[in-house]
Amino acid sequence: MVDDRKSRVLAAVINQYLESAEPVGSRTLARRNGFGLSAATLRNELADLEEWGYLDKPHTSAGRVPSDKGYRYYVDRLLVRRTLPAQEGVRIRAAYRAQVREATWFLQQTARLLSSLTGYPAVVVMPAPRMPRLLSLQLLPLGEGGAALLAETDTGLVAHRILSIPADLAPADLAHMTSVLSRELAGRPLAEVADVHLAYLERALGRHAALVEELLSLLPGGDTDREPLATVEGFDTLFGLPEFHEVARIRAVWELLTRDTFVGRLLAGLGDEPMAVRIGRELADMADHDLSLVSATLRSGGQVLGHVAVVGPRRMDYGHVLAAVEQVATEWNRALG
Amino acid sequence: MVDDRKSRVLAAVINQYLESAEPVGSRTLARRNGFGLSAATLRNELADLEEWGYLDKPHTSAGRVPSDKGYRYYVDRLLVRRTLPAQEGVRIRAAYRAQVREATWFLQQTARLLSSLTGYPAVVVMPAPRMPRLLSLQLLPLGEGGAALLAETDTGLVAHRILSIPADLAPADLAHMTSVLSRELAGRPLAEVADVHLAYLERALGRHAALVEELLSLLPGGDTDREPLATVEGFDTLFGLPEFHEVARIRAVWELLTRDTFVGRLLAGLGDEPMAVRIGRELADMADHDLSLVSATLRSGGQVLGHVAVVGPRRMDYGHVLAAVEQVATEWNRALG
DNA sequence: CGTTAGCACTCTCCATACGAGAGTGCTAAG
DNA sequence: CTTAGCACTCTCGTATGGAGAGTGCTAACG
Repeated sequence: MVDDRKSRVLAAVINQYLESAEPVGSRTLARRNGFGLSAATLRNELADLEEWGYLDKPHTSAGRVPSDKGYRYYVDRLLVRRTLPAQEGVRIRAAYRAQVREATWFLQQTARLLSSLTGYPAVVVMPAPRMPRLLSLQLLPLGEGGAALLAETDTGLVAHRILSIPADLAPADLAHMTSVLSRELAGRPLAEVADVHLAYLERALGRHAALVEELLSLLPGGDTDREPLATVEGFDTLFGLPEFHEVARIRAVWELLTRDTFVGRLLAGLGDEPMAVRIGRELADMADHDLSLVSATLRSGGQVLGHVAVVGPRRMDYGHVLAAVEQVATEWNRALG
Repeated sequence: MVDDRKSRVLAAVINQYLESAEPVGSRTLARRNGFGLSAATLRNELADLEEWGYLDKPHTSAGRVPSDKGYRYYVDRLLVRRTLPAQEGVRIRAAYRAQVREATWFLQQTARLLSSLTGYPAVVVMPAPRMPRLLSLQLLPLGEGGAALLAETDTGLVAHRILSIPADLAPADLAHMTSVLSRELAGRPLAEVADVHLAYLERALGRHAALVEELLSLLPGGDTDREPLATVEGFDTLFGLPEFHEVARIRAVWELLTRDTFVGRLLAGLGDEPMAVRIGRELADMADHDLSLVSATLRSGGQVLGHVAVVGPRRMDYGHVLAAVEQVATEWNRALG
């Protein structure tokens, strides 16, 4: 069994590996981390930890490297949950003091903040197996031939679209459309809006019915909506990391993070745990990429809205990343709660 | 002097290099491009072209590679201006048939389109030494504690911001603010809006004056505005190119493209030429990066709004890229004209 | 006189070899 | 159980030696 001393050895190996990014040998381990144990004794301990699957050896005569299982044990049982440095807490709170409530802006700022706190790429996703409900919907006239479509949802965020409309559509027509659409659609999940049977609307709106159909397809989740509520920021942080010294690896991660389906799977895989850590092959999509993911769930009321996550190499400072992700999610939930 | 035959040789070298990305030798050149000349004769021609600076030699016994000057000559005098494949023209026109007139969305779609047409990263910038004028400004109430700020400019695009406001601010107050702000600010260049002396506004708006100041800072170009009108899309196209097989080069380009100041300089360097090509060291910022840039100017009326550009390795298919950039700029200008 | 064939020379690239360095596993002594 | 010592293994950097491709030059040719 993993006794106390072996735990300390494992922790020491991981900590050193987090810093150096290079296989940890018994000699240097003994020197830097004077357990009062010699290198030879540590060799025995390391051999045991390897046999049990907590450590790997890149090749026969290299040092040891943590395995998925090793990191998992470390995260679950050895990690001392530090609290975030005061200064970083202040940054997070300051970020959510802003008054802007635009969906895309909000996601982007959050991802940017988290990436800059952790030094890894950050992802914020708000997709929708269970879509937010539409609270209100407004169609507002702008100058010559323009209109704004504003959709307020129960997520606390507002989606919007600005478009041009036929010149012969008077402000009064817009107002009429707004009231019909509001009456008909308010309270429905956004995902259903596209499927609403439009027969009634078509009769009520006469020759502008076609326009309505186009409008609805512009709402988030609609057919024409090209801007899924998912943001990745801080991709460039990867450039500096030794595990991404080959273009092929960087490219693979880029493709992973920008692939549409990744977002959906991410959500499915994470469920509604408040905080989740996925290491290496634990997350199917990331197998072979040597990536880890630390995420938190965004909620409003009882409902899961999405996730905020940090994606990085398996060799990441889980303590700090966990604290940062948790704190950001907490502030988000508070700001929109 | 560069006679007709030397021109043909230069063109052949460049064309072959565009395909192979590898130094072109006299032997293969003679084989593929039967000028009716032997390799030995071509060697003489190549030696002349090199001496005059149109070609470079990576090392003594490699083939020849076009220099900046060589590409320049090719672009200015040898390039046959092909017209864009019909299919691509259709894609471009289709893209601008959409009715959306949101500034950020518009820029993003344009960059994405251009990148996918050319296979290189595309940049769209609409910064502002000479900022667009504010046509109208509206402050609209949303459900509970929310408001939308819409600013329509004479660029044909609409900038917007959604934010939360104090609960005690009634719709009537918003309407009042809208009318005061509109009267005061309409017709002014956006860049000046932040500097407008607010004394009058403060008196007119009483206790909500502070809010106004915050609002104005959210307008594009304002202090708090974090979303400069500049978009880069298609960065991942670089991953496949042989000139970017080292992470360091990719990183350098990433930093160039995302650096704030790049956008401003880009504009300054391009002036108002309808179309511009900058090769390698011709553009100071891109020295040492072996990059080229093909750009077109976006205008509305007589005014320069910004630029749309493709950034890629010097070894790019200038003919096709030029055609694509030109066509996209033309359609943009038509769509918003 | 321009063009071409031939040839010696140069430079890169790749595969191989080899020693240095770091680490391991095992054995035997404390 | 812990530790020192030792033989062994594997990587990595450097050196070495063709093979391949291309050049420049010279001399012959139409």
